[in-house]
Amino acid sequence: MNESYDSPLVTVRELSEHVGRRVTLRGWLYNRRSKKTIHFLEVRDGTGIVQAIASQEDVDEDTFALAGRLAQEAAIRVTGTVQADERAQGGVELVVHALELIAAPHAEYPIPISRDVPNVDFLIQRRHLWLRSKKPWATLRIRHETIQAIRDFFYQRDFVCFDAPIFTPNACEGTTTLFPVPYFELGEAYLTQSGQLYEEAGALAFGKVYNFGPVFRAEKSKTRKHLTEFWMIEPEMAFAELDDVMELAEQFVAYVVGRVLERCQTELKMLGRDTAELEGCTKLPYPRISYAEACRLIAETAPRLKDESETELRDKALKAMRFDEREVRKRMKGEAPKKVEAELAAQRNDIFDNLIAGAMKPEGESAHSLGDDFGAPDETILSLHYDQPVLVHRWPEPIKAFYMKADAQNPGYVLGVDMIAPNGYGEIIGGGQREDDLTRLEEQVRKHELPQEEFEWYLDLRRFGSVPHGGFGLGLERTVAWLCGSRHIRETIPFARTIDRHTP
RNA sequence: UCCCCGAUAGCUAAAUGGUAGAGCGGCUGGCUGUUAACCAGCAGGUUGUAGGUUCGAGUCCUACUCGGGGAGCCA
Repeated sequence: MNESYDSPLVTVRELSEHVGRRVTLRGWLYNRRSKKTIHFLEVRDGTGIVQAIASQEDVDEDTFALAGRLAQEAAIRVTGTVQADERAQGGVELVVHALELIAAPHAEYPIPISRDVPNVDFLIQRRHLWLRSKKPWATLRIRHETIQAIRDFFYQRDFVCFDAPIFTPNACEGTTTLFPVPYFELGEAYLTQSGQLYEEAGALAFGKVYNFGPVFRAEKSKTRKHLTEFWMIEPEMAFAELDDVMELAEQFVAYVVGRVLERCQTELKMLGRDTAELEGCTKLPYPRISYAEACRLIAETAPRLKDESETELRDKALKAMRFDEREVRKRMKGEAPKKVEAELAAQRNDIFDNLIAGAMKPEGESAHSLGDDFGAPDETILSLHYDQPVLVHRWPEPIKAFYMKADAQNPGYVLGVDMIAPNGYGEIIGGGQREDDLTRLEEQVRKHELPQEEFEWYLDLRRFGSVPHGGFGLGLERTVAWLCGSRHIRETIPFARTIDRHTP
């Protein structure tokens, strides 16, 4: 009966190496199309999907009947001959000889096969099953390749993997909201929001280190760019200045993009990602602009969004803001075309108005002027000028973290750098050169009203062989979202944790 | 915390204040290569909840619940 055990076990991914041979696959039924004398079974096994053909001519009566009543997501074992066929997606299909049911579904499978289901809430509640669908499969495969590329990049460059603790006694930067957890007799500990301070200790011990770990932010942000739990990669180098940090950052991102392009063509295609744009991001250098220049550029660009002749700029802005014309058309169905067009124009103008209202204004014109931090609109407007990630460097001291190195050339500014991804995906990197002068760092700790005794170990790094050093943190999920062209960051992590959902 | 939008069958969705109709999925049958297969039939609805306006409410009004994405903050 069990002739399946006679043939080698292979995966869908390996099938093209076995043309003409008899093999066994284990997987799940993704879809079935049945005719009177032939059943077409789409079988997925985690590595891919292949069409298996159960023809009345090739199998016994019981097997044929079984093939005809298999339900979606039935776990099965299929034995058959691999056959090259132009009609098949992926170039090969499997002519079934034997079929075994491992587990039949207990109920109707709740996830629709259809390619795009707009109701994200329904799917995210069933994330444990949705993971089996094509889009999550492609996205999470790209996440996997991204992670491997990151590890390889740092390994090749002799960075030591140096993991920071998850439980920390206080805020690394003293600004954002933290998740408190009870910690035995010591009172409260917090889930880390960054491993950076620890990486600095590592850099002075090992030269070049990186942290790859989860971080936690208890911010009440509810947008497509935010998670409460996400993964951050934080390299740190001794004997490095701002320019070294920027160089590492762009080489790093270009390498990761290149690896995904090299190894994930299938996945990118499934997601419909425009790879030409990514190809351009493998070329260095990336544009660099100082904060002060960026402010002027933003202030100069924002009003142009009101100008209808600026079609290219306006189209890019709408794309970055994920403006979906179809949604409006759907909602307005049945209305007079003129009315629909008017509504579309109004919605577009709303987007432009919001961008302009949130953008930097020329100095003196409003509260928004040189010296403010970038808001989301500023990042979006700036990114309209580039097809590559852009590095923004030298930020005003008051809006950046206490450990940023003062810029000797520009009083009031610090040597920080952010990298902003194209297409409205926002900031994917934040970092810079660290303050290595003990006296100024002590001042900063006081100025930010941080408990100095908690930071004594950190200040020790400046007391014993302090050198120029720096690094950055890259948000993994935002990077993957950009690479995949995802609508929402929660698609880029297996089980997203957001402000109002921590299940499944 | 604030602003905007939404909720109709398991899913996707139609219905201009007047009989809640369809596609997918499910079930039954048909079909000689389908590929989001196709064809015929069957089952499946207190239109998110609670009030109100009206001869009459899925549709209009109020409140609430849940969800979406934007601001602030941030990767």
